[in-house]
Amino acid sequence: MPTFAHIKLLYMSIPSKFTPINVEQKWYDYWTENKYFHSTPDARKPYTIVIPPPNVTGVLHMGHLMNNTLQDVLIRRARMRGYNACWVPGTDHASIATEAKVVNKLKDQGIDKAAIGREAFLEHAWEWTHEHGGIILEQLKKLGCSCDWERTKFTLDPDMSASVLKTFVDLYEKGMIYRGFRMVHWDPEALTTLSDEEVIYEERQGNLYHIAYAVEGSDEKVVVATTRPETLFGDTAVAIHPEDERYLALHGKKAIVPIVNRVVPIITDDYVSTELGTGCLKVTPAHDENDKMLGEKHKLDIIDVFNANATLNHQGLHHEGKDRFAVRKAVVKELEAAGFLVKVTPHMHKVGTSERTKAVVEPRLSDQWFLKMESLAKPAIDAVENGDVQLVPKKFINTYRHWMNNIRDWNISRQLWWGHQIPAYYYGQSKEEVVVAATKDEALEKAKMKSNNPNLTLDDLTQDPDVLDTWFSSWLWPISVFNGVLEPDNEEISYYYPTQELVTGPDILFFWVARMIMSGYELRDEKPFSHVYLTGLVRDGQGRKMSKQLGNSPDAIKLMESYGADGVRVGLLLSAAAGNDLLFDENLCQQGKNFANKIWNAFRLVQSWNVDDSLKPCATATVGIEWYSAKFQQTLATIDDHFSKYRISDALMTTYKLIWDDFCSWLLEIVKPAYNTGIDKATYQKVCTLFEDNLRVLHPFMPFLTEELWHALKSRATDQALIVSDWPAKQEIDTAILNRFEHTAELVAQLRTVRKNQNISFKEPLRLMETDQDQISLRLVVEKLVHVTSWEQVAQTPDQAVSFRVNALEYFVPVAASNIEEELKKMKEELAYQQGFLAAVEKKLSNERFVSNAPEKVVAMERKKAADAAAKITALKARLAMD
RNA sequence: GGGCGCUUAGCUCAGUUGGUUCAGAGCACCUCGUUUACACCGAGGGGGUCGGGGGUUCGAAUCCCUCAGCGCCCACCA
Repeated sequence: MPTFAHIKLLYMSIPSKFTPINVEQKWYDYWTENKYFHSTPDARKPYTIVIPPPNVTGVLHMGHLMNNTLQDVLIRRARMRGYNACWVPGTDHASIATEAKVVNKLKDQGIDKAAIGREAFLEHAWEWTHEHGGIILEQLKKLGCSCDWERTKFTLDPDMSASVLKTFVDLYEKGMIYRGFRMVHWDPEALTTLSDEEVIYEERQGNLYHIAYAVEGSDEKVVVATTRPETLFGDTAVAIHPEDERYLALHGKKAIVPIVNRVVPIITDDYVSTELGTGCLKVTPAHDENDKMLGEKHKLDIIDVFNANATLNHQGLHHEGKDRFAVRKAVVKELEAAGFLVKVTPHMHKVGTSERTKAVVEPRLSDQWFLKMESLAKPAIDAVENGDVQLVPKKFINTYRHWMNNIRDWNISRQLWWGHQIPAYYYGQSKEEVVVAATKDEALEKAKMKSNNPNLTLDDLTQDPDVLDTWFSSWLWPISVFNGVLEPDNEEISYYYPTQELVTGPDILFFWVARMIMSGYELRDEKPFSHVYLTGLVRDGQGRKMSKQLGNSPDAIKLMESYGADGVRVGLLLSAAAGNDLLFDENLCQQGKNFANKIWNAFRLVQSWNVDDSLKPCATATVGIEWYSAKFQQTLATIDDHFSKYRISDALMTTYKLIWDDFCSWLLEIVKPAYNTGIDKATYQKVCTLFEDNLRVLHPFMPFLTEELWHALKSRATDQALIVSDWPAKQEIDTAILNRFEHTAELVAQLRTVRKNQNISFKEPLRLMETDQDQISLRLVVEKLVHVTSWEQVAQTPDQAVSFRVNALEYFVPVAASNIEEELKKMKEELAYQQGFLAAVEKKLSNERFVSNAPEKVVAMERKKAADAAAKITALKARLAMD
C-alpha cells in the first residue's frame, strides 16, 4: 500500500470527475485475493443467502441487476455487522430452456437431436454449457457482488445430481412419488410435458363453432359448440344435462360424428351446463381434462388424434400429418361444405401457452411421474402463516396461501435429455416392473428382489428416459449447496442452514420459493430461510415488461460502463420498493453517478486542507462536528430501522441525504477553512472520522467508491479494508444540539432569502437585529455561513428593516428605503392569512363537541396555534401601525 | 368467474394505530450564482381540492360503501 503522503499527492493531481472504471477491477481483485467473500463456519453467527441460480447460459438482465444488488447490499451490511456472511452463488441447468437453445443451435448446423441420440446430444449440451456457462457470474462480479465464489455450484454438478437422485429415491420409498396416467400439459414444440405452473394462460380471440351431429336413426340433429373442431376425430360421446328439457328426446340415442361418421352415445351428466354453448357437449376424452373425467365415468373410448408435435395422427384420416391449426381450418371448411356447420361466433377465451416456447399447450394423456403435494404443503403453509418464514411485502401471503391450499400433485417428469435422468429402471415389459434406485447397481439388486429373479443382469435394466423438472433440483438448493441431502449432519449444513434471506421475484413464488419451503420441512424439518424479499419486475419507462423481444432492456454491462457499477446500483435501488414494479429510468443511474462524483469531490476538498499543527481547534468547526455527530447517530437509527423493515430504497435515500445535504452542504461548509488558511489537526481528524463513518453506512450500496476513498483517506493494513470493517455503533443522540441546529439552519436559510430578495451580495456583511434574545442559534455557524458580522439586540422594531420569524423569534435586517414597499406588501398578505387562520382555529375551539371529544393534547395544540396566530397578528399590526 | 393490490406534486413513490411534526421525498421545473471540492455544483422558489361520489366522526389521504380506471395472481367450463 502506498503511504498517506503519497496518496495525498496523487489525489491532488486528479481531476474533479470520478471515473469508476479504474477503481472497480482494482478493488474487486483486492477483495477476492484477500478472501473477504469467503466464509467457513466459525464462532460468529452465520448470515447466509443462497443466490437464485440464474440460467447457466443466460446473460445479465435488469432483473438480475436488481436482485443481486439487493442481495449484495444485505450481505455486505451483515458482514460489517459482525456476522459470518456467506452468499452462495451458482447457476441452474434450466432443463427446458437450455435444451431448446441447444436443439436450435444443432438445427442450424443441420443436426437433428433425435438422429444423434441421447449421449451425443448431451455432449453438445455440455459443450454449449462450458462455452456460455458462467458468463453471467462474471457479470455479477462487475456489479460488485460479494459471493463466496469458492462455493459456486451448478445444479448438474455431480454432488447436486446425487442429492437430487437421493431425494427422488427417498420420496419414492415413502410413497410420495408415483407414476400416473394423467391429463398433462404437453408442449408440442419442446416435445415435453409441463407442470401446471409452466402454463401461461393468454386471452385470445377465437371462434365458437356450432356443429350439427346427426342423431342415429332419425332426421334430427344435435348441435354442439366447440372452440376446437379439429378434435372431433377423437369424439367418443355427446353429453347433455339430464334435465335439460330441450334435449329430453335425445336420451338413450346415439349421435354420428361428422366426417369420421363414428356412432357415439349421447350421455347425460350433471356436469354439462345448460347455459353454456348449446347445452350439448362433444366429448373428447383424450384431449380435455373434463372430457377425460366424463370418459372415465361413462366408460368411453379414448381416442388420441395427435402426434407429439401436434400434427394429426392416423385418426385424423385424410388430415393425417397436418398441423392442428391447419386442420382446424380445413375441418371447418369441410363441415361447411357438407352442411354440418351451423354457425360460427367470435369467442374470447384463455389459451394455455408454454412458458418457455410460447407454443399453445395441448392437454394430453400420458404416463408421468408425480410428487404428492398435500402433506408437503401443510408445514409450509403453517410456516408462512405463523411468521417463521416472512414474506416481504406481506401482500404475497394471501397469494401463497391460496395456491398452497389448492395445490395439485407436481408433474416432475420431462421428455427431455438435459437434466437429471429419472432413477427408475424397468426390468420387464410392463411399466409396473420398475424399481427406483440412485445407481444402476442398486437398481439391479432391487429388481432381483422384486422380480424374484436372481438371474437379472444390468443389461436387463432400462432406465426411464425422462429427466426431472428443473425445479426438482432447485427446490433443494438451500440444502444441497451445503451437501445437506447426502450428509444431513455435516458441519456446513448445521452451521449455515436455515439461511437468512431469499431475494427473488414474485414470478417464481410457486415454482421455487414455495417448493423450497416444502423441501426444507420435508428433508430437514426446518425452514430454508427466515425472510423472502420479493422484488418487483423491472419495467421500462412506459411500464412495459423488459424483454428481449421488445428490445427495451438496456445492456447491463454498457450501463455499468456508462454510470459505474455503483451508479447503476444506486439507480436501481432508489425506486425499488419491495414487491412494487420498478419503472427503470436511466436518469436514476445518472443520479447515482452524480452522487458518486459528489462524494469524490467532498474527499478532494477534505484532502486539500493543509493541516497546521500550530493551530488550535476552531470553535465554529467544533460546534459543527458536535452537531453532525448527533445528526449521524440520529440518521443511523433511521437507516437501521429501514433495513429492519426491508425498506432498502428508503435506507439508501436516507443515506444519500445524510451525506449530500448534512455532510457536504452543511458540515463541510461550516468546517471549511478560509482561503489560504490551514486547519487544526484535531478538527481535521474528526472530519476524517466522520467521513469514514459515512463510508461505512454507504458501503453496502456503493462498495467500489467507498473502498477507494476508505484507503485514500488513510493508509491501511490489509485486514483494515472497509468491506470487513464495522458498521457504526449506536450511541446516545444529543437531541439538544439537533434542535438548536434546526433553528440555526432555518435562520441561515431565511437570511439567504433576504440576501437574494434584497439583492445583497454575499460579500457585503449582514447586520442582524432581534428584539428577543436568540439563545438557540449556533451563532458562529450563522456568522460564517451567511456572513453576518453584526448581531445586535434592539429595544424595539427597527425602521427600514425586513423581518422574518424563525419559530417564535423575530429577526430584522436593515435595508435601504427603496426595498421597504415590497416588505409592507408581504406583511399585509401575512396578516390576512393569519387572521383567516385564527378564525378557523377559533371556530374549531368554539365547537363544544371538539373540545369535549378530542384528546386534551390536541385541544391544547389548537389553543397554542390560536395564541401564536393572535401574537403574530398583534405584532404585524403593530409594525404596520394599524392599531 | 374467484381473489389480491393500486390510483397522493410534471415523473417515480413515502405517508405505520384517523388529531402536534400531515399534505411529504427524490428527480424534473423556475430564478439567481465564476464565494478557490464538485455546473455530475451551490442558494432560493413554485407546484397537489390525496381518482369521482356518498357515509361514519368533533376531526378522514388514513375507516366504511359505491362508481371509474389500472395491475397482478388463481381457475377444467364448451
